[in-house]
Amino acid sequence: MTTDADQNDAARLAPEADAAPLPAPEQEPPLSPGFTDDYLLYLLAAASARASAEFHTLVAAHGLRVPEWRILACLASREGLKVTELAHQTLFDQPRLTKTLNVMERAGLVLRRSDPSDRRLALVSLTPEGRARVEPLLSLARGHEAQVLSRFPAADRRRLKAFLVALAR
Amino acid sequence: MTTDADQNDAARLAPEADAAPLPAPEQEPPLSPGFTDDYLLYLLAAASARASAEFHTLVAAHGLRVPEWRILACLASREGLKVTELAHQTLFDQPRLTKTLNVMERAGLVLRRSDPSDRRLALVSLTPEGRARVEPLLSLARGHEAQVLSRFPAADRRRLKAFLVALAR
DNA sequence: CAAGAATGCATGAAAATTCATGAAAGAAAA
DNA sequence: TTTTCTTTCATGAATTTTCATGCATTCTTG
Repeated sequence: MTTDADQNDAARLAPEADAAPLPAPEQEPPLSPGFTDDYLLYLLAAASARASAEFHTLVAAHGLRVPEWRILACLASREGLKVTELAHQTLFDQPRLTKTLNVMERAGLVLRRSDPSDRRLALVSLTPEGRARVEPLLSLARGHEAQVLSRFPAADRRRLKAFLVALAR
Repeated sequence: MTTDADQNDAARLAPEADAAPLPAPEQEPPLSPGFTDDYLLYLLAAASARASAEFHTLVAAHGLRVPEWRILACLASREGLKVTELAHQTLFDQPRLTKTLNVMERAGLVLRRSDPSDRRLALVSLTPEGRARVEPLLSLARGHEAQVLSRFPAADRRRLKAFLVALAR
């Protein structure tokens, strides 16, 4: 269903140091504590990858690839971005963005126009077609987000997002 | 310095709906609220990418590529993982992991041995060389993590990690 | 104004990644 | 036990991504 990362699940959540004299009836899961299990950067990557995987299936179902979705979603609120700005926003490096934009421009989703006041700049915007394609996904994204956040009490939702903003500097 | 994603920074943190009758003295940053600025999956991706970028320079400085670091870090605590398990842990899909393991095996960092009780399984472990290469990075990783987390009060650190674990399911 | 430096984006070749599929081993069914 | 199904990992071809660099434009400075 999802992209990947949802295969085995076996045992997880090994208890801390429980009772010492336990005869350990099962020898199957040797699960050690694991460096990564408590390492912030890993937890971030895992949370991002796993939480996004669900939504990415919706993106694919709408005929878009994930990088395209990201670009369209950024442009939906901020039109006329410079390529460099958009690259920063989308977390892509510039050559990658340029090449993805080429494809999307050919597909009629985005539009590049050169800034008359500085002809080095290429300002990127959505075409009507691009907007039409991204709009339904924006709704789905909000719905999916609400669903994911529904696991947390409202106060925690704000706190969580604040953490993430702080981590992104 | 870092991999990417540290270019312009201009303004960020647009205030919510502040005062309506603001004459908006500056017209420079047209920064709209921005869908992505409050979208959980984007905040996760951005936090992960930006926070990791710093550390990734250390990885590169130690002659490892990021995927290799991730694999070694997972194996550091959990030896003898099946390829599929390791793929799940590292958030890579299986073919990608297999190919990266090929390179790392040739480089003498990891070792694949086939499980005698089920010869389909390839159990992956660190070689002494692999362990020697990853160990200093594990220390650096802990240090870097501590530095990142130092921005937050101790109670929040636990809460943040708990959030992330919950998000990763 | 004419270098020279800097900035913004594009591009090409090499490398990595993806997707579908292959092959080997084990499990289940007949 | 022989088929058939399933699981696990590897692989190949096509696509993407990366890294360094090129080209055009603007900015700086003498």
